[in-house]
Amino acid sequence: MRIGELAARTGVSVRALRYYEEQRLLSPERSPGGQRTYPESAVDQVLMIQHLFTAGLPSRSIEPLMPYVRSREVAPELVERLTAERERIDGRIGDLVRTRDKLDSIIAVVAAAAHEGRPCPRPEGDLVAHHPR
Amino acid sequence: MRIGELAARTGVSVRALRYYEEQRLLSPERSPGGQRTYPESAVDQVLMIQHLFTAGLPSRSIEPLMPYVRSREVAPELVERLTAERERIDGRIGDLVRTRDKLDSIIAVVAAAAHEGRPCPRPEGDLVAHHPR
DNA sequence: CTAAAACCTGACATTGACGTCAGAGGCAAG
DNA sequence: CTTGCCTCTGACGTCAATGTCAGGTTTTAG
Repeated sequence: MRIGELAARTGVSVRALRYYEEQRLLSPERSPGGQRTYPESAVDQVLMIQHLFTAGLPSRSIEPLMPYVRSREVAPELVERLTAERERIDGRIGDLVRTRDKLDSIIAVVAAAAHEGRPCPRPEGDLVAHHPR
Repeated sequence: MRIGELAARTGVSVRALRYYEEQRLLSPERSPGGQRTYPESAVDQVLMIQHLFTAGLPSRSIEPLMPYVRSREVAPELVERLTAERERIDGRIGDLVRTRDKLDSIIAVVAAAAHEGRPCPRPEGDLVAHHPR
């Protein structure tokens, strides 16, 4: 299929698809006229790429993971790299959960104040970040 | 305290602190000579800001939340805004968890292949994103 | 065959959270 | 008063993942 169809089927812009190629995340064939030609499998690959992007991985991190998605070679360090990325994501999840919980306590205090009288109690330290460093 | 000390105590660069002021996340006083002077409480505020940044909130979203941290006024829509941000974060956590789990299945398959023989089975579709749209 | 639609390359624009540099001024110690 | 460090403003640079535009080619529909 050509680039427009792939874009339509993945919800990703044409520009983005060309960018993915530039970053060597995709390697489409070319028609005699020079137009990109993608196989069916490209749809899933693009969705996978989007998935990893939303996880905060930069294309540099995704690129070395693509050979596995495409062929079936097992590069030596592949498991390590995958695991490293997994840990990174895990860490970010932890950060987000902590931040969400912190927001929850703030919401509780503010909501209570708004519900009753106007004045809102001073933040009690706990509401403020304690970076474990 | 002056900007250098605040930077040292928070681990944030001087440039970043000036940027925060530009975004109206901080409003330090000025010494007669024009230098920024921060109260003790700025340390916690900066840590809070960092916390929200790492949660993926842009400064535009953080700015309307700062009045609560500083004074104790309860703006009318504050609870709504806080809740909206909470939901955003919650969504991102969901994304990350799904991505992590997907990575986990990939790791399992690759690790098994690497452990035994070389060739790695073809990805079984499940390993690739199925966007619920 | 022709016009429209889709595609091509190349390049500059954008957004956010800063980095970095230039040139000038403030401030404590000796 | 001078040295040296910290700070100031202003402005341009960076990085990532695109958006957008220009000018030209390929493919498709009629």
